[in-house]
Amino acid sequence: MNVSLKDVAKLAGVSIGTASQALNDKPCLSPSTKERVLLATKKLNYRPHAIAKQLALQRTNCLTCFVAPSVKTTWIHPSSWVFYYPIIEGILNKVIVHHYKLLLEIHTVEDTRKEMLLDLAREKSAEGAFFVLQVKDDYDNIFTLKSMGFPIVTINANISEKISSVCVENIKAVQKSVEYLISLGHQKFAFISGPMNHFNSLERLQGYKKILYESGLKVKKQWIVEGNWTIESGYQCAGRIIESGIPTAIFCSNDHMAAGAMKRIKEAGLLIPDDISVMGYDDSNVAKVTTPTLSSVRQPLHKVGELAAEELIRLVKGEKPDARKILLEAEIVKRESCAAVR
Amino acid sequence: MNVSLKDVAKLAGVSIGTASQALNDKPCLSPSTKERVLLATKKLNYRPHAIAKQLALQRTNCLTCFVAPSVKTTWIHPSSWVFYYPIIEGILNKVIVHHYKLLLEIHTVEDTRKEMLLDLAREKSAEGAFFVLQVKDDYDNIFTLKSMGFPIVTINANISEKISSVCVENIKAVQKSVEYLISLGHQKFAFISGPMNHFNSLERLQGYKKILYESGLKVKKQWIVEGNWTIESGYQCAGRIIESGIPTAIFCSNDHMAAGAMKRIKEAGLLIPDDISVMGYDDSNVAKVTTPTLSSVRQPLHKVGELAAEELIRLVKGEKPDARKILLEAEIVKRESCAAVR
DNA sequence: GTGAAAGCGCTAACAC
DNA sequence: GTGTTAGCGCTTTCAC
Repeated sequence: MNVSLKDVAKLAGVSIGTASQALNDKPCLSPSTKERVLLATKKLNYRPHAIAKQLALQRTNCLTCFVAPSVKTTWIHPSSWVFYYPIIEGILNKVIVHHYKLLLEIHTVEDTRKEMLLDLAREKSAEGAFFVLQVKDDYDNIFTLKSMGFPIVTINANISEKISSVCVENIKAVQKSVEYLISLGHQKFAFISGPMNHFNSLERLQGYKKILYESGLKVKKQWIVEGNWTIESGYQCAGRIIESGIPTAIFCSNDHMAAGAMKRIKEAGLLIPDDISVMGYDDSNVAKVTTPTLSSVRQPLHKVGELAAEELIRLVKGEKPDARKILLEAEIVKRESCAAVR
Repeated sequence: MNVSLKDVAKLAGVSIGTASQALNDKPCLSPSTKERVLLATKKLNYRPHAIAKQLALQRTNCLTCFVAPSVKTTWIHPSSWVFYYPIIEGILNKVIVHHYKLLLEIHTVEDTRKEMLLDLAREKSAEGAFFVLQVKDDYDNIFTLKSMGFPIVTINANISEKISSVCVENIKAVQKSVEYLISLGHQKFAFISGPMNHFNSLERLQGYKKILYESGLKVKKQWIVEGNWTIESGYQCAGRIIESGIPTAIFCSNDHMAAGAMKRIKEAGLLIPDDISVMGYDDSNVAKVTTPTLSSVRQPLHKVGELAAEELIRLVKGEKPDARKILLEAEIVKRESCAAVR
C-alpha cells in the first residue's frame, strides 16, 4: 500500500541512496538516472515519508503558535478572537510560503508556568514558537526555553530584551486618539480600561495618562474604570463614570466596551456625540454597526502576524540570533461617535 | 546538549531497550530497575524525541484542520471568523485531551482540487483531517483521500454518505425563525441570502422557501436577494428589497448583513421593528450592539468542533470506520428587532 | 527481567 | 556517477 523510497529505487533500477539524491536535486547525478527516478516517482505516486525525513534531517519544518489567553475557564471571548484571529492568519500566511507548518495551541497563562512548556524544546516536534501573550505575568519558563536555544517570538508583549517581539504601539495609538479628541475641543476625559493585568490595558492607560499630563489636563481618578473587554462591562463602567459627573469624551480600550458604554450613555438621556464623544479600539465590526458608528483604532494585526512569522523563521534559520523588538503603528478611524465639543 | 534515551540508559546502568520499556510502563520489569530509569530520566530532564518516537510507532498524534474559505484573495472576512474560530476552538479543546496536536491550514477551495491535497495521506505527518467547508464545489480529492483510507471529518457540509460530517441544521433553524415571525403575525417576508454557492446560504434559503410554502405564504422573487455576508452587502440588499415594496419582516442569513440592512431600512425612514422586523443569523456580538438589538440564530459552534474532534479521533483509532452524519440544532435568540406586525 | 539487534524511512558521507 | 553503509532516536521482538 505505502510506497517508500525503496520501491522507487527498485523501479528505477538504482540504489536507494541514488534515488534520494535524485529527489533532492543533488548535483553529481547523471541526468538520465535522475529522470528515471523522477519517472518512477510519478508512476508510483511516491511522496517522501515526512517523519522519516524529519528524523534524518533533524528538522521538522514545523512551528507552533502558543496562544495564552487570560484564565481560560470556558471559551475565549469574541472580543479576544477579533484580536487573535487576524494575527494567526498573518502568521499562517507567511509560514506557508516558507514551507513551514503551524501547530496551534491554546492554553491558560498558568500552563506557561508548567514544566510542560519546556517540552517544546526537548521533544523537538516544533523548531520554534510564537507566544501570543495577553496577561502580564511571570514568564520564567519562556526565558528558560529561550536560554535552551529554542527560537521564540512573543506577540503583543515584550517580556525580555533577549526575546524578539512584535507589538502594536498602544501608547502612541492612545495618544493620537486623545490628541484627536483634544483637537475637537475636549478637555474632560474619562477612560474605560480592560483588565489591569493585561499588557494592552496597562499600556493604553499609560498612554492616556501621559497625553493628558502633557496637555496639562487633569486625570480624574473616578473617571478611570476597569472593565473586562465585554459589552456588559462597558455598560457598567459607563454607569460608574456618569455617577461622578459627565465628561465630554470617553476613551474605551476596546470596541465592545465602547458599545456597552454607548448604550448606558443613551439610557442616561445623553446624546452621542453631542453630549459625549466615544472612542473605541480594535476597529472591529462592532464599530461599524453601532448608532452612531464608532470611531476606533485600527491595529495592523495581519501585519503583526506576518512580521512575527518572518522573524521566527529568521531565528530558526540561525541568521544572527539577536533579538529584535518590532513595533507597529496603529491608525485612527474616524466615524460618527466623536465630534467637536459644544 | 540533547539528552537521548541512550544517556538515560547509561546513567541508570541498563540497556536502551530496558529504558524504553520502563518509560512506557511495560510489564515484566522489576520495580527496582524501573525506578532507576525513572530517576535517571528526572536527573537528566529527559523527554523522548517526538519525531523518533513517531517514526518507530508509525503514528504522529497529529491531526490537521484544513479551512477552505471561498476565494481567499486577501484575508478571511470577520464575518467568517465568527464562524471558524469557535469551531477551531472546540476542536482544539477535545483534541488536547486525547493527546493529539492540531495543525492549522487555511487554503482556497481551489487548493482542495490540487494533487497536493493527497499528500496529506502520503506524507503521513497527520493521522486525520478536518475539512471546514463553506463553498459548494467539486471535492473529488477529498473523496480520493478518504478512499486511500485517510480519516476525514467534514464540518459544515456533508459531501458524501461515506464521509463523516458535523453540521448545524440550517434548514430547521430558518424554519423556526420564520415560524417565530409568523407567530408574530408576519406574512410579507423578504430574504437576504449569502453567496449562492455557499452551503449555508443554500440551505438557509431552502428552509425559508420550505416554511413559507408550508405555511401557504407566497415567496416573492424580488424579495430574495443575494449578498456576500458583509455589512455593506446587507445594506445594498435591503435597498433592492425596498424598491419592490415594503415587507413586514426580513430574514438575513447572517448578522452582519442584517446590521447593514437595518441601516438601510432606517435611512428609508422606516422603523424597526414597528415597520419591519429583522432577523439575523450567528448571534455574534454585532447582534448585541445594533439599535434595536438584533434577534438572531445561535449555532452551537463550539459543540460542532468538539463533536468533530471526537468523531475524527474515533476514526483514527479505527473503531468501526462507518461514517456518521452528525446534526446539531440551533436556537433562536429573541431581541428587540422583531415584534408583532401592526 | 534484561540485553542485543532489527527496523521505522530517510539522508549523507564515503568508497568504488 | 552510483552503491553501500552508518546513522537519526526510538520501539519491540526474541534470545538469554
